[in-house]
Amino acid sequence: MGVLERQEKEQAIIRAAEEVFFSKGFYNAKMEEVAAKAGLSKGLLYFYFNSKDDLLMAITYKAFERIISTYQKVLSSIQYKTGKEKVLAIMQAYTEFSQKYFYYHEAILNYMSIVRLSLEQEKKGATGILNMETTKQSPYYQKIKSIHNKPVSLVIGAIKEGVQDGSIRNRQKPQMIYVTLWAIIIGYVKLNISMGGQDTTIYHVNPDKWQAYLFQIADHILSTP
Amino acid sequence: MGVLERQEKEQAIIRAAEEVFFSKGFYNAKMEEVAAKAGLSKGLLYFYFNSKDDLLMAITYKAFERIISTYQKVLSSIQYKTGKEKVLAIMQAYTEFSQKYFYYHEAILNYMSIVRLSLEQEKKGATGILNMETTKQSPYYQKIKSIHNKPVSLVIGAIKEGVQDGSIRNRQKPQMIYVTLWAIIIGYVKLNISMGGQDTTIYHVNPDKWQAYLFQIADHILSTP
Amino acid sequence: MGVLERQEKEQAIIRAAEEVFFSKGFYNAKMEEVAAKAGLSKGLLYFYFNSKDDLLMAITYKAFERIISTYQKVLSSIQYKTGKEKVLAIMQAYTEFSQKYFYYHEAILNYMSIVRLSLEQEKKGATGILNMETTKQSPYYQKIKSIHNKPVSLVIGAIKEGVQDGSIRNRQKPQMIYVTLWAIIIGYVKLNISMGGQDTTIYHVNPDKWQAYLFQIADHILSTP
Amino acid sequence: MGVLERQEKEQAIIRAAEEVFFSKGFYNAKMEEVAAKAGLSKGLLYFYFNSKDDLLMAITYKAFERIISTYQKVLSSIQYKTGKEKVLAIMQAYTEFSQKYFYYHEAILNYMSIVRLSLEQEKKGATGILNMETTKQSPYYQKIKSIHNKPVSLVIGAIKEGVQDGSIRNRQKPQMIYVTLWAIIIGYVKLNISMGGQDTTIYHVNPDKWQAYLFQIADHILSTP
DNA sequence: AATGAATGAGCGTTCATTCAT
DNA sequence: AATGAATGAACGCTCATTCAT
Repeated sequence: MGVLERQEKEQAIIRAAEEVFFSKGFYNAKMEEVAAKAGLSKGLLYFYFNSKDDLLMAITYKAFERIISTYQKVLSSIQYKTGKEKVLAIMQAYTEFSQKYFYYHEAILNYMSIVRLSLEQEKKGATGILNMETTKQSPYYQKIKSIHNKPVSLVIGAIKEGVQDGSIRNRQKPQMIYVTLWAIIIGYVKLNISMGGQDTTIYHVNPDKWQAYLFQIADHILSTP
Repeated sequence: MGVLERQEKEQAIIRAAEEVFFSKGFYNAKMEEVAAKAGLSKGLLYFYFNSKDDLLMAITYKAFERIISTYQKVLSSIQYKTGKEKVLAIMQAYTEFSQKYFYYHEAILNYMSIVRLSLEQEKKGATGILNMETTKQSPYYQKIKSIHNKPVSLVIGAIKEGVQDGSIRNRQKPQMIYVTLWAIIIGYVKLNISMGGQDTTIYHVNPDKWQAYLFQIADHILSTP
Repeated sequence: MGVLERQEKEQAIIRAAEEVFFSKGFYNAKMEEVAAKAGLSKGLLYFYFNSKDDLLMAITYKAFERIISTYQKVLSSIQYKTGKEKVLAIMQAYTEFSQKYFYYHEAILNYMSIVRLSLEQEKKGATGILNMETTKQSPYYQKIKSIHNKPVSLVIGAIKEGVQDGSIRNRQKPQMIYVTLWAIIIGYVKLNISMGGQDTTIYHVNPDKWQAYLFQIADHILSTP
Repeated sequence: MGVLERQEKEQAIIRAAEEVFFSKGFYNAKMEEVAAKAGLSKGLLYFYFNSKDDLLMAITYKAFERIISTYQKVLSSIQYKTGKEKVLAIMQAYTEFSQKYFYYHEAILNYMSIVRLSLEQEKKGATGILNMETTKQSPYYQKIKSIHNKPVSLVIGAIKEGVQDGSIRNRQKPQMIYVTLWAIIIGYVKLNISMGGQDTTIYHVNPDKWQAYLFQIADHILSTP
């Protein structure tokens, strides 16, 4: 069996796991079901992945890869535009991404909780859905570590560019600008999903209009000194 | 046993459950430990609550009660101020609340996911931490339904007041303003927690300054036409 | 449920485990079967015992208790006889004991392997049938530690007595005498069992005559300077 | 592939299995690890051996071969000495052998348990580490049967010789003498191992002195009418 | 009301064995 | 002969829930 075929099977398992984990929740998800959905035996799952946690980390790794590649595509397609436009384009891209692949978004947020938990050794407030011990042993967890700063640094790079080229006149620190914009997106995605996504309009707010409005605010934040 | 004693015991269980559920995560939490922490037997838990899910719903109900009462206190304490000030005060109150009682915040968000899931029968994107079947049978779940719109309507009321009294000059629909401000708060709380709360400053952003900055933005959103 | 009833149930489980563990071998034994044989649910086994290993240690503890009490009974029944007679009586008692309860004998030998393994940290030559980690956590393992020297010291005490009263004229160190006699018994029990116990006479050796002959040798060892 | 190469590979597997089985115990040993240690694929193990049990039987067969050849070498090297000297020399050889290759000793004892179990159909007292069904189907198990009496008959032959030539004056049946001496050796090896082998001196008994003492007893047993 | 012993379905994981190549 | 991916039965253990008292 070639490396390619092997990677394909790995991806098949990951795809099955994505469906199962995020439709039933990680804890309610059963490896048996993942295997069935992937058309493989349960045992084979453990040939490709160390544990259930490892599988979730594999999904998360894929999420990071996707995000990074999306950002890079966006940035290279508007290589000669202003920093502000780049930041807004990335925001736009992430918003679309997280709506299309909501579970990748959740996986990433979950990963952030884990990292934080492992940084502070305290257990207080630990609401993560993973068993830390097993997770830390996951090879995919280790792999993520090497790339998990990339998305942030791409955005912060764009912000700095915007400050340089004058398109961003906000005088807060780039990091401050970053977390502010990110808070808006995260909040939007969470509330939007809680409200039922694009299809329903709870509170009588049209998601598209709302999103447009939020980007208007983001633009204002970036443009105003 | 009097009603009072009974309510006290109920509250003792809920308090114990809060601690356990949110320090270990709902799935890792054990009823045994809740009972021990409450100083009661495991069996008695099931006299007061139908199930583990019911217990979480009881916590969520309490969370809603607290939020509502907090809002009402805030509103009555600044009864004669402008609508904008009321909205900002409520935002401020919620921010403090969610930082102090992070698990109430999480419980409410979790509840929102459940509601959405039960509205749409589709399972896609379901990431809730609860087994839907058991949850729907929870009496507390039913109780929450009767009050879950209250917080929203209090804020929207304040927004409308602000529009009336001229303190809020934003011409978007009150609902739009509401979800926008709420997205910012939710995103802030989530990111802030992911960054390690008040104690650490990942990305070199000071949480207090960041919060102040966000409220500045919120003020601007409300004030600008 | 009283303490007595609880202890009875514990003993019922231990008895069931004895049967299953030693008829199929520890590894082939299934907790399910132990539960069935005890007439209880599988879960209850884990209410009374921490793990499968703990259960084996409980059996071993019982084995030690039995041995010690057997020795004490023997010794008190021949309180005024010579040391040599005491030693021989104990040997006789152990031989009967290990033939009647062969699994107790095996359990004790197994325990000795474990102790040795935990003394030396080296893994070389480790043929024990237990997972060291789990075993060390077993409360019964800890309990055994407090009594595991008792049988040896009772015998060595009797040997010293015999040396004092002149019935034992062997001038080797008491410990040397002890291990020598014990080697004979252990070898006898092992070979006897391997030959099929009392019922068959492989090699055309009658077990009773053989045993008598071995005791004659033991007597000689003790009596001869 | 020639027969030679094939036998070499078989031996490589057996050697690997010896290491793994006896360092981790048969049940904790994994075929995967055996394969890795032998430098072969897991699948190939099953080309050479029917099952894990078969592999253990192969080791046991090798153990018997070694014993027999050791005995024969010893006997031919002292062809013209007395029967007693031959018996003692064999005992000496076995003692050395079992200390050097403890696992061969264990394998042989294990085999004896199996034989006994298969003779009696009763399961009582069965403490073997093997699944009887699979073992009986092992070709190596069948092979052992054809030679398993050889070591015994060699020793008994020497005993008879000693009786003839007058060096052995013990008037017990040769078989009785055989099992007696063997019990001493088996007990010695077992206790010695339980005490931690040659390196430590539990009970303050020096293994070498003890062994010398035991051979003195053996000599006495053989020499005394 | 209260206890805590008892239940049993459920799950992640392991690993000897098989089989397509 | 040889590989190693694939299988699937098996098992120890957990824990929400129930129930006899």
